[in-house]
Amino acid sequence: MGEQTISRRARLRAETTREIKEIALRLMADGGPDAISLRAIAREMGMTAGAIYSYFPTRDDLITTLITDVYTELVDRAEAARDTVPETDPGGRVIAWAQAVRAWALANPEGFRLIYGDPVPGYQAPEGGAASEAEHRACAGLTGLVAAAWPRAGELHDGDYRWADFDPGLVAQVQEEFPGLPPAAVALALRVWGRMHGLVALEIYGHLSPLANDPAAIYRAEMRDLVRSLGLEPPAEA
Amino acid sequence: MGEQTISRRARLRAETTREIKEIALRLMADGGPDAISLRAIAREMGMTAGAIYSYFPTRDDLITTLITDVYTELVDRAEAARDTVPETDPGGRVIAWAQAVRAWALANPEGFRLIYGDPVPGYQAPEGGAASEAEHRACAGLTGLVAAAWPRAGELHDGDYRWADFDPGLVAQVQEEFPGLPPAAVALALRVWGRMHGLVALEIYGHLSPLANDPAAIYRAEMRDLVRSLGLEPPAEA
DNA sequence: TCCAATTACTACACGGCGTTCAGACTTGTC
DNA sequence: GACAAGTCTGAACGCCGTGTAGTAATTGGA
Repeated sequence: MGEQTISRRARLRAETTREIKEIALRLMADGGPDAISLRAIAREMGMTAGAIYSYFPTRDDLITTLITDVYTELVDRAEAARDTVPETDPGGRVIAWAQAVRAWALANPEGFRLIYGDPVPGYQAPEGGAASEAEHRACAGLTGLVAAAWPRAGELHDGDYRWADFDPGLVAQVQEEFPGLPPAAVALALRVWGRMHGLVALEIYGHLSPLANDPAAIYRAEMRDLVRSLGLEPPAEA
Repeated sequence: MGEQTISRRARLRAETTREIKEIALRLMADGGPDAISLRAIAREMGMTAGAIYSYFPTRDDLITTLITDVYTELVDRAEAARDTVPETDPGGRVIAWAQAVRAWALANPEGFRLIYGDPVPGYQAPEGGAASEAEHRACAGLTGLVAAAWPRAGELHDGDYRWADFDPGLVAQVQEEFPGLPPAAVALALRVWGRMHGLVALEIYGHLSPLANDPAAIYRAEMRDLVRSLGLEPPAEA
């Protein structure tokens, strides 16, 4: 055994925890977010529902963990997509981010609902939001996209903002990553966020598709306009 | 009796139906959308849960009815707000519509979730959407706002669209109300819809407020920019 | 090596939910 | 007055999250 004494128990525990989350995500993908029931998960694992309480103190904690995992995956995708475009093409990086978000949402609609909707019957997010770290990463990423368009983007949008208008944690992160950037850039980043979110949310929740049979084209047009409104050049193709 | 024979029964039925919906809305406002349970409604009415099945064939039908009512109210508000601004100020009409939507959403967050989110545990919207009529009215209203900015707005936004790209019912309504308007205007209206929806959705679902303590200012800036992107002048004040 | 503590789990119970069904009671129609 | 339709009760079924008592296994320390 030796230094492996922490092993058997801890390893099994980690493995079981992973399996619970994996099954929960599969159930969610199959039957919607409200198919995540402790009893269903336990059934799939050949356990009783009560056993899950050894791993998560309550169902909401499980959901919160899932949200964190899923949100982190989404942000990873967005960052990765952005980084496939060179920094010499800031407009292309915005488009890449936006398209990655939509593509992920369409591929994982239940995940999108989990993050941005009412995930599950009586779920109450913990204070500070369910996945504040991932959310901060997302906002920082968007602020970075705006920062790459600065100061031209700032000239195109008025508004009077102070650092105190925003979450201190986010402010600290932004000030460290992008020194010299004014608070108005954060406000603009949040607006960009909203603009990317709107059409995707409408589409995922089934409001857009019945009305327009090519939501991708509408989203593409909107994102290209967004890029232009930042004073950037949208990429030539697509 | 006479021609009133249809009365007693029918009147009671209508009254009970109204009461069910009213209590459901109150429960939703108090405890969130998932507080709408047939048992809770029946409890408040001094009835058994099964009795409700005389009025709605299933819980989802009740929810669908609620969505229709609530959505209709929202559209009424938006149209009314728009019409407080003269047609000589098309930019002001856009702003009025946008602010009415956000104000209504903040005053009725559960209603907003009911319309645009996962309303309730296992709710499945009927085909064609839960409140397609209200949704068509909303889109027609937005198309009207865009139409008032035409053809200047069209010059600012490229894109190649055909009538076949959109829902036939909506197309018919638009072609009748705004003859001569090209299909690109509908695409732009849907983009406007998404742009209005995004920030409000983020705010209602608690993603924006933790990060920015003045969401109203951000929304206002975004809507003013939206008006400008339509080639219109945003109103001077506020 | 054996003991005590921790952990993982089962079995059962509680109250909540939507839904169904048989029966009772009321209302309207011939 | 008879018969049908509508309205409601009460009990049941099978879901759900959660708590609790008890059992079996694993672990760390004496």
